[in-house]
Amino acid sequence: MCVGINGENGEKRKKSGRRATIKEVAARVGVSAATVSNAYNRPDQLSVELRERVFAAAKELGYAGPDPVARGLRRGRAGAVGVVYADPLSYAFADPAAVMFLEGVSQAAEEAGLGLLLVPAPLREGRNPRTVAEAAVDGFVIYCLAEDDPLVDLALERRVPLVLVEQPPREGAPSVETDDVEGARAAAEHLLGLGHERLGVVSFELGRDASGELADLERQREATYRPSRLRLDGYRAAVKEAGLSWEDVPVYEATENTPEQGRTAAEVLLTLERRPTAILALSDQLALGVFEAARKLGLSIPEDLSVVGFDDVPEASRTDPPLTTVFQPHVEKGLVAGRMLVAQLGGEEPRSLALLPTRLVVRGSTASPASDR
Amino acid sequence: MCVGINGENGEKRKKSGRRATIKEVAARVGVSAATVSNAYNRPDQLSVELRERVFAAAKELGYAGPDPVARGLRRGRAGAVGVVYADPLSYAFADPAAVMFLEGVSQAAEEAGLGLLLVPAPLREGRNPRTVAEAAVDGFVIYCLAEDDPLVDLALERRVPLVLVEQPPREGAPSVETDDVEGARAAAEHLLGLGHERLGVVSFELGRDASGELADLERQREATYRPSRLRLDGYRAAVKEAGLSWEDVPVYEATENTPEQGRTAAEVLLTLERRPTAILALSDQLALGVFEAARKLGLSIPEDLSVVGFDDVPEASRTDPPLTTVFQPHVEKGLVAGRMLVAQLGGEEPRSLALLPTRLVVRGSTASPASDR
DNA sequence: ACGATTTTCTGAATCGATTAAGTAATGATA
DNA sequence: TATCATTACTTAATCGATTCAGAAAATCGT
Repeated sequence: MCVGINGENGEKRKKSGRRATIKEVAARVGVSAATVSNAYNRPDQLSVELRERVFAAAKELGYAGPDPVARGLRRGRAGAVGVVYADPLSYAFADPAAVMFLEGVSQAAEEAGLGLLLVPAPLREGRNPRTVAEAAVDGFVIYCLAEDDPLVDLALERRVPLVLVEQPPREGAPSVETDDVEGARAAAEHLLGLGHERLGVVSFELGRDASGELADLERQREATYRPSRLRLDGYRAAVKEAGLSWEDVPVYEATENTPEQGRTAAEVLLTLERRPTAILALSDQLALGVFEAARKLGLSIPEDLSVVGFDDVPEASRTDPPLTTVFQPHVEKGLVAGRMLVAQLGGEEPRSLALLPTRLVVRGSTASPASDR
Repeated sequence: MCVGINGENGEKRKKSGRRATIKEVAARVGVSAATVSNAYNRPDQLSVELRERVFAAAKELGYAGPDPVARGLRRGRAGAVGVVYADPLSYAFADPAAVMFLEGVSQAAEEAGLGLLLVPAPLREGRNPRTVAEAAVDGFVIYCLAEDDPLVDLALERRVPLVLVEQPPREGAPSVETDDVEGARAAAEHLLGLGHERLGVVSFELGRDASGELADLERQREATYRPSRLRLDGYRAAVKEAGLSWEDVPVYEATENTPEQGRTAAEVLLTLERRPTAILALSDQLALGVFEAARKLGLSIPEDLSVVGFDDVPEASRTDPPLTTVFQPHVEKGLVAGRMLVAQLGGEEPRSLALLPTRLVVRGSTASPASDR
């Protein structure tokens, strides 16, 4: 099964024997270490002939170029940006929206020749709380943490450039936000415009201690996850403008942003005595769960129940019927966040806020309520 | 909009003024640098009282603990593992299967107190080919590269521990593989057992130069993406055992592993004169596209067309009808790969291969062909 | 052919920490 | 009281590179 490599220069190239250093290469060629360094970093500083001898010697010794860590120390840069996200990864990136965001950051990092380090936030007890302090990075993109998460302060304490995503800006740490309020308002207005008067909301976590039950007004107001609060704000504004009472709109707070939780939430909402004719979900992931619940309860979408999501992930256009949802530019958000960080690394004064637009995408999951037709 | 932090110790704590070093802290307290280092790394080496004075001074100076890069150099470890994947991220991680894999690696890294660095493989021209050489990591997990990708050799040249995923083992670089052959065989046998005699296959890339057309036997044999080759091998074995001719089974090679490409592929297969009654997709992502194509062509699943996927991603159980597919333990695969790498970092002799099982999951997207009923 | 450039390479300081080995003080033991 | 451990810290070497200020050699202009 094992396909061996036949040992071109298998001399002393052991399994993973100590790696050669710049000094050894220098000695082999008979030049100074500075020259070897120049061979890699400033080719114009030496003759082509010598440069080639250096590379030849490097190859012989199995030297694969300057050690990134040592170079990082000397240059004063780690060569990577960190993305801090709510651990575990499966929660954080189970949502395609998050993956798209990461794609944007990754692209920005690559543009700048930087690596991308994943830094899980130690949400639970017993996990290493020092990940942020010990990550070898030049700056952080902080993604989707609660506003009161101590990690933000920890990151700030490292005196390293920061970009906050979906959080209010802080001194020296600019933010990238989405126009959640408008997006949510448009979603709710759409439903209200279709004639729905009994709405229900499926929210993901409002705070770090989400419990999986209906959230009262108090709880809604105190939401520390900014997207939750802003989206609820948008819904509420539309409901009030339509002359309806927001107090009558049940808001179920799920414990995670997954279809499973969306389903649980929808099952609760749809068995309320005053059953909603339309459900607003704070994310497409949750909306997918609403579809499942509806199917299970024998409600057809959009005839018996209208559903609006949020995010416009690829799957939203593949559901049956396709999901009406609120688009936001996820990749661009990551790109902007990444570039704002890179700009700071370059010494630029950070602007304080980038606000990205949202847009309602009407598909097949919404229609006028049955009684209207 | 900007919420300022009111300057507790705003003294000389400038925007992101040069960070303090261990020396400055030492000077402030009036001890040696070694003592400060010990305060952080070996608390038993100094009195609690002094340790607290050190931390107090650190706080005053805004010293957030030892610089990870310097520490990494001194300790001879970068403190991170790299995951090399086929760039761009959106391709690599658009598939939930890949995200789950990453989740596993991340978990293994965290167990070992290591960070996780994303290292995009420079597939296209004009991208930095040195990412692998310049990444500050202690080892690599190489995910889903073609067997002939030069990057594997580049990584090997760095003389750091490696784990290959879905690739044949090499000397000193163990592999983690899935039992693709058996999984694929089971999938094909399932269809054949249902009475299907006209099969079609939707494959993702066979080699790095995928073109988006039917792949002849030659092309199939030469496949350098191992999962593609093994899965085709499994299908073929089952077809031959059933006494059918593999040459008659059209294999469409998509250019990427996305639903869009799956749809394109299926449109081609389903308009062939000898139209397949069942389609085997090499991934669930592709299978999703087959669903779309079928819907567009007015074929209903499973009555007019049976579909089997591969991977068993969460969405597979949410499609209508739910997708019959081949399960494989993605998270575990990542976990195993990560742990194998960590074991090597700890000086253990790597075992050469871990083979993970697959399992057919029969859902609603497969049935006997219409003529049989 | 001579000073002025340019090219090519070297010496040595430095980045910010860790750690083995050593010293001084204190306490315990015989 | 002399001896042996401990405790609490310091000294100094080291990790592997980069970079600036020269030095030596080669090239140039006139």
